[in-house]
Amino acid sequence: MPRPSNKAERRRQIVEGLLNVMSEKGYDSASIQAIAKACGLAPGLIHYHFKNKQEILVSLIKSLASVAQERYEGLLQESCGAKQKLEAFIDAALSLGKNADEKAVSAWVVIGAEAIRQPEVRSIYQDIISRNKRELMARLSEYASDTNTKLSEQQLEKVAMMVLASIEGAYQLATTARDISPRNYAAETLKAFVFSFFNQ
Amino acid sequence: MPRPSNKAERRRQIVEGLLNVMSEKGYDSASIQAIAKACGLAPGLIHYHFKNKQEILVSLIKSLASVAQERYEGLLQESCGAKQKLEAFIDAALSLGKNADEKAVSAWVVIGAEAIRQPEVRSIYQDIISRNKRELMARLSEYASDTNTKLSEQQLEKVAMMVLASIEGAYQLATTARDISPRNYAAETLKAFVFSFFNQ
Amino acid sequence: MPRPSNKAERRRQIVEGLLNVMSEKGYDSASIQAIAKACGLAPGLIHYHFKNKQEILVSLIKSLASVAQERYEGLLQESCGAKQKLEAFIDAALSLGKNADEKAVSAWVVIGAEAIRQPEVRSIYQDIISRNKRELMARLSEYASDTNTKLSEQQLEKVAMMVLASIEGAYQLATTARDISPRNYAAETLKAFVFSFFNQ
Amino acid sequence: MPRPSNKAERRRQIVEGLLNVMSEKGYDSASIQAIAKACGLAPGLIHYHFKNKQEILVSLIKSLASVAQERYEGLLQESCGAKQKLEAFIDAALSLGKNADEKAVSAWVVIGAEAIRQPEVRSIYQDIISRNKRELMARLSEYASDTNTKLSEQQLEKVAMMVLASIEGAYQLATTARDISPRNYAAETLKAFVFSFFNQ
DNA sequence: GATGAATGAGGGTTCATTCAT
DNA sequence: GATGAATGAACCCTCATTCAT
Repeated sequence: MPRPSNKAERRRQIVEGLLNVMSEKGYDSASIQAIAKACGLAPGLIHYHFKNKQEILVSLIKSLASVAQERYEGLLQESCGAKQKLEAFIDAALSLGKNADEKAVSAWVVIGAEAIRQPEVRSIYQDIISRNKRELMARLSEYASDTNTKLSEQQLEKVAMMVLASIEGAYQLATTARDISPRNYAAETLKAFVFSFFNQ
Repeated sequence: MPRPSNKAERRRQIVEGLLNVMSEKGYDSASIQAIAKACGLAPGLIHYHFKNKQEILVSLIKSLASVAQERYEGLLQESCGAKQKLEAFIDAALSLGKNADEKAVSAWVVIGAEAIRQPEVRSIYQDIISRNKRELMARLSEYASDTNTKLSEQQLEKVAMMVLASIEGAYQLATTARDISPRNYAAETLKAFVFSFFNQ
Repeated sequence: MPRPSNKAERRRQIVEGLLNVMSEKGYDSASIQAIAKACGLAPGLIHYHFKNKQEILVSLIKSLASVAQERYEGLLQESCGAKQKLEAFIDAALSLGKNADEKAVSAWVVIGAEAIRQPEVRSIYQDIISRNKRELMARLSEYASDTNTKLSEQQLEKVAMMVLASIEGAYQLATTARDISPRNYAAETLKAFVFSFFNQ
Repeated sequence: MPRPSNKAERRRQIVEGLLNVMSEKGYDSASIQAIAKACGLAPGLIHYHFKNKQEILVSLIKSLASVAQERYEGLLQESCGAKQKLEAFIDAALSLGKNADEKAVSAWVVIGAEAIRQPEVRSIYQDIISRNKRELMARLSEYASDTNTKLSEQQLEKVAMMVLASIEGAYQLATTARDISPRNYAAETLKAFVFSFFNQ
């Protein structure tokens, strides 16, 4: 009788280990040793479950994206009307609070920098941004209809991209300039920007 | 007769070397050897001019901030009125174009991630954000007066922080999601956001 | 009722797995994992049937030697007279053709190199060479009688050793210099060498 | 003033270190640590002078080939007539004696096995065999003329290849079956084979 | 000032072997 | 018998830093 497989659980543990270490020390300093320690496993075991360090990172990226997606879908279900749905998008991205979220935000900033030099990471990162952009454009388009705002596809695209940039930047400042950030400003202020843009 | 000191020039060269390497490979992969090669100096010479690798990074951060500040001051001098001055701030940050700028933007994203784990880097990073925030709040306050908009100090702060976040995020996406970004959207769209916010 | 033992079959499988991997990747790169994969067994099972990796190698060496011996004995039975029997020896060693033989030849070269550093391997390797030498000297002696060639024991030994060397070398070149080797030259040419030596 | 470059000398040292370790332990067991110890250098220094371990091996192969070539050319200059020149080829390859030669022979056997799995090694190995084959065919052709032996190009090729195989095999047996080899049999016996082949 | 050789710690990764099931 | 997870040592290689010249 073989021992019952625990690959999925182990992989989850390891990815969580990377998240914990990386959110504090960055990717390069998140050594396999450090990850192993963080999740209480033997160093050698890491490479039994993952081909290499990058594969853990890729796994983490996908996991973070999927969690974010679920949060958005959750809020979406509770939302009625174009405005609320648009709010759901921004809130899902920026109304964070819990401990785990802080780590995720920090890790996401590190991932963004890592995308500069790791082509595979960049590719996945772009896919996620792309998907978000598509979704956001749909929400904005709906809201434009609702408010009788005439916007070209190109204008919609620019607005969407700017919103995404604002979100990414809010993550950055939440991580590295928390001390000088007002409390919970991000979601509220970004929504104000967007809505005033449509109602001017 | 001693040879004329060229310390300043050498330091500039080395910092530029780090910029070039880091904007493509990140900070950890920017080895002293690689930096030396990039600026055409002998590896050993690097540590003659800088105590250690981090000192080069600190020097680069300050250099980037100072270049940005000068660009802003340049635009400011050509600007009349609160609106133009506010525009100057955003344009200085986002109306980039040249090759050197792309590298600087890329490096800045790396620096933002590096700020997560290096306290000294974080401290300098925060100082720069702080200074920018102060300056931006002044510009926003002026503009609010001009447009007879009543905004509390706290509201001003939130708007300023959101603008800074948008700028940081635009850097991020310019570096890692250039392919899916509209052309030159950032300055224009961010200004539209801000002005509609004040004119709603 | 216990399940019927299949130790012998399992061991054969594993040895064949080593043969397959080793003939392409050498001994050190033939990891237990790779062997297991090659023979479709679980990694852990390897060490149930063999104490350690070296034991598999020893088993393979003996297996290869025994196959070669059988091929020789087969040819020997069909041979009449000293000349034919001498030919049988060379043909058994060099008239190879099938796929399995190529792997065996390749593995044998690897084994020869492995004999340099593993005393136990060297010992077995020498035993095999020794046995072959004895057998070959008998064949040569017989043929010398037949052709009325007077050769001292020492001369016989040298000739035998040279023939063995030629065979080993032919294996080497068949494996690593196949592209520049004439077709099927080895058995024919070596026999020509030997017979002309006796008939000069 | 920089310290005087000693790259060439260091590289020579390291290659010699590999020769020493590899001739006793094989290639895989010749760890960078072991090589460093063998040549009295710090481990890290190895990779300062060589990009990777394979590059040291390639360097060793070329060095061994070049030493062998020089030995042959030396003997060739002292030789008159086709027979002596043919002898020079075999003697250069097989009349070895000194300590350094034993190591070289042992290392050569290891290299032959390594050629199985490392394409670059195989390529260089084949080049060397190729060159030797060409040279040997020239010598054999000359000798055939001298002795009025009619041999087709194809026959010449087969003889040459067989001689090369015999040499490679003699190396193998000299390394792993020295105990059961007659003293200094190789050069003498191989020459006897070749000359009797031409004089039958 | 300048050079590039030298050092040694630490990185990711592989692997024979063990062991709980 | 059989499984595959687990272990830890050892591998190759990179690198910031130092130092003799």
